[in-house]
Amino acid sequence: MEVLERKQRTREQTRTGIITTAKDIARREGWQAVSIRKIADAIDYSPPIVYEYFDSKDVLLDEIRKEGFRFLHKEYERIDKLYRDPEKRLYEISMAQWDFAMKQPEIYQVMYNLNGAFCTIPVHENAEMQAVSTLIQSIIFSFIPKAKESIRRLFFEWWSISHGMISLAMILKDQQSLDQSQQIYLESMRRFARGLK
Amino acid sequence: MEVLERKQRTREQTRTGIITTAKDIARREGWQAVSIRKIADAIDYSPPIVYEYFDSKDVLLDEIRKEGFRFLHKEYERIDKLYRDPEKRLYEISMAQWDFAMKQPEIYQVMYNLNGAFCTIPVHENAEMQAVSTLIQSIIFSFIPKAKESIRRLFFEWWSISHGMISLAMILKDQQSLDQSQQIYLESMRRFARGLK
DNA sequence: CAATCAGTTTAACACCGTTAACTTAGCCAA
DNA sequence: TTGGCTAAGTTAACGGTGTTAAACTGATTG
Repeated sequence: MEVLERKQRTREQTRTGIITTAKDIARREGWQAVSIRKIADAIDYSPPIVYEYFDSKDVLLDEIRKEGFRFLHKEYERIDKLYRDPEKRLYEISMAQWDFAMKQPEIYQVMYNLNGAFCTIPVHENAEMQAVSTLIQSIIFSFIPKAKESIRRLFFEWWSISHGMISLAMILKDQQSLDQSQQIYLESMRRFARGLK
Repeated sequence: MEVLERKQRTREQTRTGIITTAKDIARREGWQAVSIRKIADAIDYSPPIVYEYFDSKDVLLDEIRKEGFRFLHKEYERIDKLYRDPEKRLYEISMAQWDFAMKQPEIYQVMYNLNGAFCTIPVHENAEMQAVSTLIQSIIFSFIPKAKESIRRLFFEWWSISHGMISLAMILKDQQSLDQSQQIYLESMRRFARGLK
């Protein structure tokens, strides 16, 4: 029986099932097509069950957003440990950011409310995002020890170039191939990192 | 003939009323709150009337998007005529871009599908956007005459920095004041323009 | 056996985009 | 004057949405 099989699943499995299904639908059909009913359908439950795991659709989206920032944080910490040279660190982090956005665009979209994804919870209140932000700022600081204000400024510049190029690369992908965009991206990030010292 | 002209005029007025109302709601409550029913209510018509002017909500959003690019195009042409120095031209255009995004955020949002705005019509198919793109590329060319490919590349860089900083400034406005962001923006754009020669 | 309780579903509310079918008002010819 | 035609506009419906209260179901407990 479907019902019996379903009951075997733990609560945690159902929770991750909801998240995975939401991302699957978003990947295939876009975030505007993600609905509580579709998710419930896919995990063989009725819609109200989703609310046993997430207070609202907004909270569910925020959870996926957090997942994204947690993933990036782990990646960046890995890179931070792997390399000594701050220039290399920043370049590798830039690369990881691009790869993440291209391999999991649906997560990147919900992180920045792009393309139909819409989460009303302000991203700057997100602790996971703050952690990423702090980590990268500390790398920039290890590069050129300056006042906190200057570091924040440089981080904002780095983030803007990265996010701007990733966003536009996605928007213009039918006009300018992702390979071309990536090439420009990597060179720009290298130039930025080199320009710091 | 007179009757026909008047009819045309009132029809045009209703049309702009629909567009203005859509922008008003988006400005006050965000794009996710913009619905055909609310627009119809505001202009004292029933919902189907909106479809006499726009085939779908998508087309209505695309029209507002076009309006945005048309506005920018006019602004940029004005600047192009006003200044001789390409460096000054590019800097002034960057400033105009920032002002536009801050003064009419709801239009900027629909142009880039940000924050709940979602128009499925690909922006790169938009002729108005192409015109803006071409104009800025020609300014960069007048600056440093290089191969078409290089110009496209530099334009992509300029656009990315501009769009990235504007997007992030909006997202982080509660954390980093818009004045601070603007300062960084203007300096970055000046540096970019100066770096071209 | 009766009562309770967790787990789950049904049904409802107030919305949404969109469209078919209906009504109404104005005009013109008979 | 009256009948019919046309255009403008409305009503009502379809299938969808997020969300919640109420009902149901089945197992466990007193």
